[in-house]
Amino acid sequence: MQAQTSERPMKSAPTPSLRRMPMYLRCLYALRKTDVEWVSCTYLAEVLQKDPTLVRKDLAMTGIVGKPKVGFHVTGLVAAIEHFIGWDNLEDAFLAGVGNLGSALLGYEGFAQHGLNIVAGFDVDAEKVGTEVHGKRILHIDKLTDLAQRMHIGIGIVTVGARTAQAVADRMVAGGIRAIWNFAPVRLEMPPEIIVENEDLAGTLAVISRRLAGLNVETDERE
Amino acid sequence: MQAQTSERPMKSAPTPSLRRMPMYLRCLYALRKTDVEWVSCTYLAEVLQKDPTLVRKDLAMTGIVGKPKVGFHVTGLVAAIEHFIGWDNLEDAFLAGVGNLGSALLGYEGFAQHGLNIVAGFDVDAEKVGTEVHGKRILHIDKLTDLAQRMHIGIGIVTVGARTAQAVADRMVAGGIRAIWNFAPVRLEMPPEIIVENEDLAGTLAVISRRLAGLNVETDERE
DNA sequence: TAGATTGTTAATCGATTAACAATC
DNA sequence: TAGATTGTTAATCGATTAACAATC
Repeated sequence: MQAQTSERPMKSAPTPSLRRMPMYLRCLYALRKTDVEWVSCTYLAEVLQKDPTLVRKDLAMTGIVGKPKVGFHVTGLVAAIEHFIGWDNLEDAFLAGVGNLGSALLGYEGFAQHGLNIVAGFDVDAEKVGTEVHGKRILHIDKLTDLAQRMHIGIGIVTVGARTAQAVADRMVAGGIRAIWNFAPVRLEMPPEIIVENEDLAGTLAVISRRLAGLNVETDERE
Repeated sequence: MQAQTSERPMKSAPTPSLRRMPMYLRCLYALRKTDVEWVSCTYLAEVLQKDPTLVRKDLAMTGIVGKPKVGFHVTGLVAAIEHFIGWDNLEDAFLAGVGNLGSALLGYEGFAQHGLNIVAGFDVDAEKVGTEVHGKRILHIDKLTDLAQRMHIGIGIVTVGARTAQAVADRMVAGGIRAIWNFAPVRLEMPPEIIVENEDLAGTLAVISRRLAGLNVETDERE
């Protein structure tokens, strides 16, 4: 009872932990620009308003080991986190649906910073096909499946309307794409091995608007 | 021990439940277009791939009461959910930062559909100020605070860069805005009474990329 | 009536927080 | 050494799921 651990831990990490990783990274990038070499969980927790134990567990998940009384080496921690969330070796992506949102994402610098390379955009609109948007070529969507296969694309970003989203996602999967980042307001039916993440703007709006309405109660108290 | 309940329940609802509400609505809107008048939790649960009890609890939260064996009246349920999440009476919004993403959101039809009215966009760029983007006037950001106050704006959408996000959010709060929808990759320091929702693209990317890397393990098994 | 469905109470599960021992 | 900090085990908390009674 001790083998198998040697390389590749790769346990399934809790989603909330994964979502926090980029926050840690942002703090650490800032530290790296200064001459600070060591950082403690306590510090990160304070800056991010989290429980120190939570931070400690998150960091432990990456496999890094800290030094009591000292903390973690900033550079080492950055590398550990980036590796843990796969940002040191990220797959290429296709984006389908070059409307307002799609165009914006094609030009979003944050992606490039995090190593996400959107290789091309796809659309049905003849006006758009053949042009470039933020330096990315726009191709006809009929070419998506075949090209995805040939280029070994791993990630598909869906920014088409709700009606066409399922069909587009199907084409992506047919082309061997293994992860779908869905910005369309529909639930996609996908084979279980496909990773689907929904960017759920309507959900966030619901949270905001409910909370706002809740506040109103007190104001409305009398009358 | 029985008074006070009469009107306005307005208990604090769990965030996950709130996020699911728009999903239910989408199903219900579709049903409403057909001649289906009644719907069961069982049906909604099946379509959305959720546990039926979960759906039942979510719906109960809105205050609606169903009929055993029959279910819920579609129209009534739509109204109950929309009211519950405040979509029948949503506040106006300002958007700051008319870059790629900001412009896209100004033209996003999904918002209008859900009753979110973005009144105007704000930017520092002299080229943009005075123009219209997707039919919304773009004003100089110096006018934001004052106008927000005079127009009783409730929601501020932050689509500026990470560096200016805090300053912009501060101006919004100074103008009486009570909810901030933050698309910038920074943590905003806000007074506790302000509702802050972060649209965390980097977090989602981390989830996707970690999961993708995880899949690779099996492929890499030997070699 | 029988059976599908609602509504509610109890059990489970997972993530966060608290407590504490180990260490440089 | 003393004290800050790591790392781990136990307790808490909240959301989901299971079990079951109530009802038309």
